[in-house]
Amino acid sequence: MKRVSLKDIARIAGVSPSTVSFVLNGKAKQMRISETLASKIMEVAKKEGYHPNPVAVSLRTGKSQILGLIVETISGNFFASLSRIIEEEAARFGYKIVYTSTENKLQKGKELIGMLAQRQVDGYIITPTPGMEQDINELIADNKPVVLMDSYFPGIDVPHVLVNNYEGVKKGMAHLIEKGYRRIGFVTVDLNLVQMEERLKAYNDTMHQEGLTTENLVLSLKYEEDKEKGIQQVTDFIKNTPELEAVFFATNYLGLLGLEGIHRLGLKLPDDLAMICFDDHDVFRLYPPGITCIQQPAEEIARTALELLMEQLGKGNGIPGETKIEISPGLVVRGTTEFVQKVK
Amino acid sequence: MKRVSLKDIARIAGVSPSTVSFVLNGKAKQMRISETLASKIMEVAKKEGYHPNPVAVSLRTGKSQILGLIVETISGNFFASLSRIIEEEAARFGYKIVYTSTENKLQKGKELIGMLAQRQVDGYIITPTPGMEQDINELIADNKPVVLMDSYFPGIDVPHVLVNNYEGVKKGMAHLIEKGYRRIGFVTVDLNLVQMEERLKAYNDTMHQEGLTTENLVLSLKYEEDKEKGIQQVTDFIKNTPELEAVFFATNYLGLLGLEGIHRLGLKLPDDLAMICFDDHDVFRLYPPGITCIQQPAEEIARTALELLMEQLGKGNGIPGETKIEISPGLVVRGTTEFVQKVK
DNA sequence: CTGAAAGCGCTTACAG
DNA sequence: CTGAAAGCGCTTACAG
Repeated sequence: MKRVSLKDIARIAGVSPSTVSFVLNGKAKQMRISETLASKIMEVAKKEGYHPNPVAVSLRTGKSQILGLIVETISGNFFASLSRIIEEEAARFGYKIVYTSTENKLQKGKELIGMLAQRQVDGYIITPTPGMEQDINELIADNKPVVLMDSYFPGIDVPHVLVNNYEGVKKGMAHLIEKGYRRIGFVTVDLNLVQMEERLKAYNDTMHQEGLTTENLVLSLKYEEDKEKGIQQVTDFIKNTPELEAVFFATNYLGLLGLEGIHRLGLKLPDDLAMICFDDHDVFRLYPPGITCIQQPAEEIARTALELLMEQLGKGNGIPGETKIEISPGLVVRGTTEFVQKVK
Repeated sequence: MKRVSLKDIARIAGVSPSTVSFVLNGKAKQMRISETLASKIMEVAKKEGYHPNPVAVSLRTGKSQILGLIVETISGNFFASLSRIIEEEAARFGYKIVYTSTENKLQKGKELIGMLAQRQVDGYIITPTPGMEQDINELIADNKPVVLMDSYFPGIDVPHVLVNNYEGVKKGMAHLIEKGYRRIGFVTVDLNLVQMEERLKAYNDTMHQEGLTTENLVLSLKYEEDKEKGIQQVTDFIKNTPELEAVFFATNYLGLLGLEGIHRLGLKLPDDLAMICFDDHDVFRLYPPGITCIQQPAEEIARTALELLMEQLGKGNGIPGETKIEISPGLVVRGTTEFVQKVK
């Protein structure tokens, strides 16, 4: 059961290790090795079931053929989709993925980057959280290939791909307005990230354009707060906001908290309250009708992020110079029932 | 930005690389290196920010300090919980985890094991699917540490940990019976695995003990079938089974299909139909009342699996000889409403 | 108590 | 066209 090494193949084929290495790495003609010899070596390698030891290759070349992926949480469906696509696409370029997640801990990002650096990953795809600016700057200073996903830092010039957040919330708001909703609340999180700002701005802009007030209609939760506390705050918000007709949740996680709160209050969707949520989570498909989602095109985001990274790794085939890519979100109305016009 | 190597530390500290290596690996006194020298070396290493290159260590020692985890699907919540715990626990022993999933493809397991072998993982935690017997046998023949989780192969003598499936279904059935349900359907999947057999057996046993018929009450779906088709079959089953009062779904995934079907039929839980499901999925917490779950203690399973593996890696501290561990499941009734006694 | 040396399995200039 | 040799960064017998 001993692994066969390159040396073994060389011995069996009766040539030197270098020759085997050249052949197996497709440098046969470049090194002007005869076709006969080359194919003989290939054959021996195949017959012996030879696979190069990636650890040795990595040590020697300094390349690991591994990409580091840092997401917020592995368990979320949006990130699971992203991961799956990225893994698939990366495989086509001969790269593996190492997953890590910050698990909503603001401070954990730093360690993770360090950990991946130690593991000698060849590039990074990162969903940034506040506080990571420093580390990302270091990676760039170090000439490491980096792509940001889902968000970015305005001050840092690094390729990034994300959904068009402003457009997404605009779409959702337009939908609510069209259905006749006026008293629309907005639940967000106190995360200092561009995408959250964009979403809130789109909400405010819409409300103001429609001549509606936003006073006392915006709830901002703490990011690292525990779940139960979040549910409580959302519940109170819904209960204590007079005449509330609809709530826009700025992230999927907030939507989950909101839904739980709505259940606890015994409210019926969408008759008592309409609900709309950014970040489609696959489970929304299972919820009762009356929920609308702004769907992030996970596949496209993932694919694009990987392309941007491959570009930096010299394996790309286009998108030169581009550094910011925004993708249009979709709007999904769950179930057959559309929002019900409120009649008070 | 160049990484410092062990050699650099040796040069700076004015000693040989071997000495540095011994000190940093805690073999200072074993090698009878003076405390003064040792602490001086430690200091230099810290000051220079030295971290050993894991790739080099791995090549030299043949150990990677990486464990391979093969689950069915990374996106599922049950597996996400497992992964998280395993990662945490493994870290305490100095191990990293590489995740892979079969994504419900029966045949993919083989490739994955091969892939992990190439990456030189030091041990395996595997959620087995049919067809993996061969590969698992090879690992054992190869003396690789292996632990199975969530299921096992009766013929193969390898440590495994799983929930007590029979007990779980028994509990759930007892609950239904107690609430007055009699016409209880069972939806399972045609997977040739012990845990599915145990679950079905518990259902059958209960029904027979209660003097109830199971005729036409069991639906078995194909494992690799697509989602939509599964939903259709469950929907038909519910529609075409006269007087059906409750349905027991043997896995979480089946439960999701069932719930979707129930929505489509416009049925109300639990008034029209009661639903109970094995494998707690966190999202059930968000469903309307009337659903009951047999909850797999993911934490305990994960922790135990890792302990069993550490045992094999010589880092354990107990559980000697034990090879099969069954953990009792919990029963969770969602919401305030219990099952409603049927009155026809 | 400490150092010189071999070797893990590869790749790649360099020399023929 | 092909081989001998160095070296990636470590660990560990072995010799002092």
